[in-house]
Amino acid sequence: MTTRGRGLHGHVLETLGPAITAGEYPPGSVLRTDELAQRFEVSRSVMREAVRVLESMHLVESRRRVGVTVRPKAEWNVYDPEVIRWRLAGADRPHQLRSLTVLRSAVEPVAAGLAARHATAEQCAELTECALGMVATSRGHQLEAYLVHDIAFHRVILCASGNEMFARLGDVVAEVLAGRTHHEVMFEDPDPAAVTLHVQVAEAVREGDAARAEQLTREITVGALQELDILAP
Amino acid sequence: MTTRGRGLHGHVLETLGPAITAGEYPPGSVLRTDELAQRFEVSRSVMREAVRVLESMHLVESRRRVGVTVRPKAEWNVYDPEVIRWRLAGADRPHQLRSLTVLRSAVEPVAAGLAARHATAEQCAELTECALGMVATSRGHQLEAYLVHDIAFHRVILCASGNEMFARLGDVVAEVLAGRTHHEVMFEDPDPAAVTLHVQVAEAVREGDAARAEQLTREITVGALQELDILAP
DNA sequence: CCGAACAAAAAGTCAGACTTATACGTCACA
DNA sequence: TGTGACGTATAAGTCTGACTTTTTGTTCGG
Repeated sequence: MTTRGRGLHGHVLETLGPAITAGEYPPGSVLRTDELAQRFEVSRSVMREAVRVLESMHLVESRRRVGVTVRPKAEWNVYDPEVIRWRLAGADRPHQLRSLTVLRSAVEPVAAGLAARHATAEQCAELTECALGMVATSRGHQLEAYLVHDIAFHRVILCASGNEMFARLGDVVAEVLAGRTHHEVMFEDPDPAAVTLHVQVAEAVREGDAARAEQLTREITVGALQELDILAP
Repeated sequence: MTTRGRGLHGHVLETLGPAITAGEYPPGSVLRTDELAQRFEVSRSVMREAVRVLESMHLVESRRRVGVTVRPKAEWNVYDPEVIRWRLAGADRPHQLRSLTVLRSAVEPVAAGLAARHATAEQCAELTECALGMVATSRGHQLEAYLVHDIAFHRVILCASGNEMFARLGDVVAEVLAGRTHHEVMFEDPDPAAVTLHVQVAEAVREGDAARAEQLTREITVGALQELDILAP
């Protein structure tokens, strides 16, 4: 089904984007607009719009007389949510998941520290609610319900940090957490220690204890990293 | 002059993008493709390509029967290099610079720690070279030359971390450092303590001392944050 | 062996006609 | 007066075909 309602060019993107990010067309590969238009059975105008979008993501480069060439992975806009989604849906999902988890481990502790300074009363309340929700669903194979609260918790932290760059990572973190629950191991209930840490982070933020919030969040992310190391040491 | 060689739609973007990110069109504003095409004296096809790109950056949303509506700031793809460039060139440059510096303070220490583990011999050599270059140009109003080495240094650290998400922040850090030198205060020579820290980070990475590399880099970024706090407490 | 002119290829641009979805106003009916 | 169905105007979406421009690679003359 994917994302529909974005017109024909959206449909083309949903096919071409994942194909490119999956490495189906190695860097340097040359595509031709007319040929692609034929393949996808769309007009050249529609195809051109799709190529423009891929170009803005730095996935390809369009040059006269040569065609649309695929750029090397190192130049891709890897922070583009679409690109992240495509890569997570593709073959190097594990690799992408690791990269994002490392990013989390860098960003979230600092975000938590800032949240302790800037969080509004409402945000503190939300945070506590999320933490309690996590506790309530942490046992008895309620993984989906737990995940919802977990995602909400981290989203609130990132938003409450007051930094727009951090706030926009909410979707990324959500993807990582969802990915861990759905596709990686996670047969059993969440680690009780992790649940406790979340509760304590909520406390620290509420009390405005930045250093403690940061340290506790660091422990959470260390745990997330360790999970990955167990999977692929 | 800007970025030329990207065709007409690129020219449109260079005008519309900065206008939108500068808040010239408040969220919810409605633009019409035909009207814009007339204003920029381009065909509708070209205008549509530009709109598609803005749409992929989540700056606008195009809906039938309504037009092209500007999305709220909170939904923008603030990690898109173009968006960052536009915002840095605009009115809320100070705000953007703060956000990015905070991001740096979260990412760079972790990146340095990883670099200490993963850096190749060649990367270590580059790092040392950069640090020496910084020392050599740290006195006598050679700000531009110093900046070049400073940027190169941080770029190597981010790349050597081995994390693609970190590596892609090289351009962002370059912008921040360049912005600080060019538009903010920086009449006098760089802080000698900061220069020393860079040399020590290079050492720590070379020796594979992750904890020390991380800690020293943290001190560098704390310094960068303090600079901003002095400017706007 | 090298440089300049030339030809071909592919993207880029434009104009116009047509299609489609949908917000909004209208009107009948409860 | 409120509510729902219906019709219409609007702006985006799509397609097509012709034309322009840039660039690569080849060929020819020095």
